[in-house]
Amino acid sequence: MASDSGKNATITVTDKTPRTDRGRRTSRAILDAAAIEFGEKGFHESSIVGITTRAGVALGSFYTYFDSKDAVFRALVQDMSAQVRTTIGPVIQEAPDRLAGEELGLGAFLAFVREHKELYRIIDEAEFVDPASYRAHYENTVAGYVTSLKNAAVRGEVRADVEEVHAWAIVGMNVFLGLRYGVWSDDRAIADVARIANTILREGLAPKQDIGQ
Amino acid sequence: MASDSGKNATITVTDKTPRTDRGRRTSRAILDAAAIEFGEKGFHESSIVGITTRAGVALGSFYTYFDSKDAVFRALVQDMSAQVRTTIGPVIQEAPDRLAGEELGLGAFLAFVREHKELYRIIDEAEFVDPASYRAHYENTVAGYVTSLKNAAVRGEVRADVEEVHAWAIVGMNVFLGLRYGVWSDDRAIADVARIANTILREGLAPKQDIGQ
DNA sequence: ATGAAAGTTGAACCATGTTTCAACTTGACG
DNA sequence: CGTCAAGTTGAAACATGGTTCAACTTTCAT
Repeated sequence: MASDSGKNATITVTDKTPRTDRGRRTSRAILDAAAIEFGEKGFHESSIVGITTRAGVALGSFYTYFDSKDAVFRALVQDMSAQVRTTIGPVIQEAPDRLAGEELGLGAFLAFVREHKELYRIIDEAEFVDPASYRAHYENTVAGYVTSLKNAAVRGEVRADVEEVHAWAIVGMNVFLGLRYGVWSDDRAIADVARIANTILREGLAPKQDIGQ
Repeated sequence: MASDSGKNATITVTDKTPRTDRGRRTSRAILDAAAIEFGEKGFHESSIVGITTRAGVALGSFYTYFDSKDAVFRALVQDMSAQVRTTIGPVIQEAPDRLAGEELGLGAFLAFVREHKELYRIIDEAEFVDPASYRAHYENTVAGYVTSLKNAAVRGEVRADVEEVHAWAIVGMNVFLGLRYGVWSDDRAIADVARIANTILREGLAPKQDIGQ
C-alpha cells in the first residue's frame, strides 16, 4: 500500500496523502491520537476535536489528511488487523508443530493485547462502525487458520478432518481469552492461560481414562 | 424484578412503570420496536423517532416509559441476557452428561441466534454502550459454566482440573460459532456445527493415534 | 355522568459535534 | 529574496437527534 510510483507526480489526484515530512509527521500524530482516543472512549464518544487536541494540531488539519471520522477509524482497523497478523503469524510458524504453535500463538496474542488494549477494542467496535472490515478481519484470520491446520493435518500433527468449524472455534476461544485475560484483567499469568487452553486442543475436556470414547 | 408489592400503592414514586393495560401495551410496543431498531441499525444509528415510528406511537410517549435511549437499551440487554440463559440452561441440564449437554446447548444456542439475530447484536454492542452489563452477562455465563463443569468433574464426566480458563474458552468458542453460523450465514446445518465443535471438547484436535500425549 | 389519573401528542428547545472555508504560516527552491 | 505549493488554523455553518413540556384524549372508579 501507499506505493507512490515517484515519477509522473503531476497527474496526482487531490488525494490526502502528505507530500512533505512535516505533513507525514502531522498525519502520524493524528492517527496515533485517534488510536488512543477511540480505544479510550469508543468511536461515538470520541470527537475530532478530542483527536486533534491530543495530537496537538488544529481541528481543520484533520481534514487535510482524512475525509471523515469514519475514514480514520477504517484506516486504524486495517492497520491493526495487519499488525495482529504480522505479530502472531510468525510465532505460530516457528513452533516445532502446530499444536505447540497454537500455545505460543495464544501467548503472543495475549501479550499483544495487554500491550495494545486500545487496538483490541477498536477491532471489536468495528463490528458496528465498519462491519465489512470486521468480517474481513476474522474471515482472513480463519482462512489462514484453515490452510495452516490442513497442512498440519497432512503432517499428522492434528486430526485429519480439520475444517472451518474448528478454525472458528479456536479463533473464538482466543478472542475471548484475550478479552478476559488481556483486556479486562492481568490477574493470570499469560503462560498459564495459554497452557490450560492448549490442553483443550490437545486432549479436549474428557477425563483422562475415558479418551478412547 | 418488577415486583410491585401491590398494597400501599400511594407511596409510589414517580417511576415509569405503566399503570394500566393500555400503558403496558404501549410500553411493550416500544420495547419490541427498540429491539428491532437497535438490532437492525445498531445503537447509534438508531433514533427515538425511529423506535416510536415503528411502534406506531408519538415521540413523546417514549419518555413516558423510559428515561433515555440508554435506558431502553439497558433494559433490552438485561432482558435478553436472561432470555439466553433460560433458553439454553435447561437444555444443558436435561442432557445425559455434561459433554452431551454441551453439544445440545450449542445447538440450542445456534437456533436461538438464528431466530433472534437482533438480540445477539444488541448484546455484542453492549460492550460499548453499556460495558458493565456486557461484562456482567459474560461473567454470569462463565460463572454458571464453572459451577456446572466442576460438578460434572466430580461425576467424572470431564477432566478433574476444569476451571475458569476452560469456561471462557468454551464460551468464546460458542459465541464465535454463533456469530459465524448463526448471525452471518445459515449455510451449515446446526447439528453439524454442534457435532464438530463437540469433538474438540471430547478429543481435542490431536490426531487419533497420538492422544496419550 | 364526571372528575381525576394515566396516557398521548409533536412542535420546540437544546446540546453536541462534524465539516467547510478563507485567511494565514512555513519551508523549499531558484 | 520572492514565490508558490503544502500545510495550518479555528470560527462559523450545518446537521442531527435527544429531551422537554403544555395541551389534549382516554380510561375508569365513584
